[in-house]
Amino acid sequence: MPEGHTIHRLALDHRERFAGETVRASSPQGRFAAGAALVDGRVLERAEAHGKHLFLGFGPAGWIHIHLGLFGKLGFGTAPSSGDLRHTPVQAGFPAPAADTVRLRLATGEHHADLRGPTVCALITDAEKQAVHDRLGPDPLRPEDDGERAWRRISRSRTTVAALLLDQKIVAGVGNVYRAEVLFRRGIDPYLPGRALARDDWDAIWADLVALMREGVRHNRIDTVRPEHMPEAMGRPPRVDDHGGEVYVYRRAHQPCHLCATEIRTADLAARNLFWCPRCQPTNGG
DNA sequence: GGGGCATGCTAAG
DNA sequence: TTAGCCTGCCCCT
Repeated sequence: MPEGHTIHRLALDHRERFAGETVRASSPQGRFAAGAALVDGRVLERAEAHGKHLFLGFGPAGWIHIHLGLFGKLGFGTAPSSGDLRHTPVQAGFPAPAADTVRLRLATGEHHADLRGPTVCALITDAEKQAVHDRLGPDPLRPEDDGERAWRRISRSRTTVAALLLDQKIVAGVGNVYRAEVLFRRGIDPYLPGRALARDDWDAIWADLVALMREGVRHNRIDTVRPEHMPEAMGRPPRVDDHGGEVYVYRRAHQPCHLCATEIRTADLAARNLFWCPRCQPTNGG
């Protein structure tokens, strides 16, 4: 689930439910018990996102820093918190589901949020939070950020543009789906070295990321297919293997390109699966 | 019940 | 470049 749009959405979701509220904090799993105790009973003042990092501010007590990694999830509920029984199967004979995987639970009388499987869940200081910001590149979802700093690094780099887009020091918040999709939408060969990328193409990529990721926050889903290429518009069946919205190439290896019917290709790039259309994203003098 | 896989990242080598 | 980590889900037996 988690690319940058997910985290920004989660920051919004926390603000809606908890901002200005006194919250109870606990760690049913136990691994964040000490940290939870330090913010328990305090007011959640801020909820911020930068790239894939989420920060929950508790004033003088500091910030809870959360990174979901590949598997982490944050789920919200409205029932009064009396253990995580929401998903308990009705059938007898099944053990209660893994309440003990909840690393952090925040709760008011009305709402609760359960965090499972994060890579990072730690109580940090203002200075430590600033250090996280300092090692992240500009984020297309932060209004004050722009692509200039990223361009300076990309335009000097021999690394492929596909790898650069996933480097959080260069651009913060882009993940494997947006990477593949934005390169397709701009017709750019993923193996093009950063320093061979045209300035205009970078500007277009950045603008596209801003627009796509904003839509991602709004719908809590990654949609990258232009209206004229949607299934209904083209008379193609909607995506079935659905992890989200409609996409052009992500996880479509060996299937025909929506635009030119060429077989979508896949390859390993820096331990992640890359997808692209060799015809729509040609290698050329660029 | 087990294996593989996933929208991520880091430390070690 | 690789192993390791965190969890859930889907497929297979």
